[in-house]
Amino acid sequence: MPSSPIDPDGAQAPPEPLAEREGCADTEAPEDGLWESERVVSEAVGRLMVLWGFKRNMGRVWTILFLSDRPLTGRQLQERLSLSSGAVSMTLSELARWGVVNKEWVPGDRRDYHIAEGNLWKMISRVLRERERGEIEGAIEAFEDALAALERKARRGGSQARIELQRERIGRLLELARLGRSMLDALIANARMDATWLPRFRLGRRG
Amino acid sequence: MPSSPIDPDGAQAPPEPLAEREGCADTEAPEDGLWESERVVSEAVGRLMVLWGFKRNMGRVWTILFLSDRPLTGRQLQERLSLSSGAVSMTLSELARWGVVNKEWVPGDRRDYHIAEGNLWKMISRVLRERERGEIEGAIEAFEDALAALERKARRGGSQARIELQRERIGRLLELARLGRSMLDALIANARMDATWLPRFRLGRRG
DNA sequence: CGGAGCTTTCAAAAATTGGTGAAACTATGC
DNA sequence: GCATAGTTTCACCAATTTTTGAAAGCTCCG
Repeated sequence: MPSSPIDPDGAQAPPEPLAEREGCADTEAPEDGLWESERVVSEAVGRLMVLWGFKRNMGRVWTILFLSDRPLTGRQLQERLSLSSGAVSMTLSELARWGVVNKEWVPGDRRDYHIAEGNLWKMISRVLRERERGEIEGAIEAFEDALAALERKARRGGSQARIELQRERIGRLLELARLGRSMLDALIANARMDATWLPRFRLGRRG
Repeated sequence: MPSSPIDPDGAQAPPEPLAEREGCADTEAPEDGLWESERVVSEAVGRLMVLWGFKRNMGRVWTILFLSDRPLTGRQLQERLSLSSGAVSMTLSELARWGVVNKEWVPGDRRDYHIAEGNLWKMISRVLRERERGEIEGAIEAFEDALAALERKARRGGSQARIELQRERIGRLLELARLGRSMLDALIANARMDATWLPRFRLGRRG
């Protein structure tokens, strides 16, 4: 019966039901219980996450879950990544807030099992929508406000040359921000429409 | 003769050659010598720069220069943004390393005058090319390395199920990263080709 | 030259961010 | 209930990043 995703008795090295045990011949870096492939990918994803403004550990934890063939407990993540219990807990709840990691509820087991969201486009479009999109929206509003402030100043008098220059340049920033917004929206719409999507990407001139 | 970009005698409030003095009727926030429009835009750009992994002050300084109708000295930036002299100097040299601010050399004036790069696409494509592009390239290589490590492990024996799962999932990450790379390349190519470019943006399915 | 006026450098301070681990808390099993 | 295994919270600590300001360095003028 598939009552439990893993065999609950072997906390440290749970026996695998169908295959031989995992640790039999680790090519390299067996010291922390991570495969070389897991180590390399989790570091790369961690760096990408930092580039995106998230914490490195969010990327690392997500990757370990994504590359695991079974749900993992907080304890297991803690060991594999050499993190404190607090860090694992906080990282997991942040990941959960972004919807990229989910808990699996196993009756009769007090541990929480965690699973990575496997749909990459779903994850990405969600981040784009909630984070990038909001940020660019805020910038657009700021630029619009600035243009309004400029008109107020123009009415009250001031350097016409400077006002005209700012009008033009803030206008360009606004135009650029709106372009960015529509690019994001296009990405998000496509990602939502078809998650397995491997697109051909094109840019064309206006008209 | 256009020997000097501004009248060098009025350090604090240089007289404008063609228009009336700027400070005559500031609508709001005259305390730091910034117009409301400048304050709002520089904050917004500063936030966007943080999102992109740069320092807030880089965005603020660039914006003030971008919205100025004449080159500015370090001193003037220092006053307008209430920064220390060191901060201004370091921020300007960072901006210069990215090629988004240039110095104007005025013989017979010991001050440096600074001008913002006004070509937004040039700036953006440069950042995409040098920063994002490199980062994603590194990730692609890491994923490829991880797949190779996985094959080594497969030959030496190990959980076939886990190896197969990782092969598939790392493969998906790799595919996604390659897609991101081609999107970046498309953006960069278009931005280079035509800097005033206001594109229509499209995504289409493969095939 | 030597002084005036700016800019740059850099060590130290301040601020921010991230991580730790023990205590508090929660959900089972007995 | 109560003990137990696991999770979350949080005050504190460590590492990193940012900012400061004073000293050193330039450049031009007289």
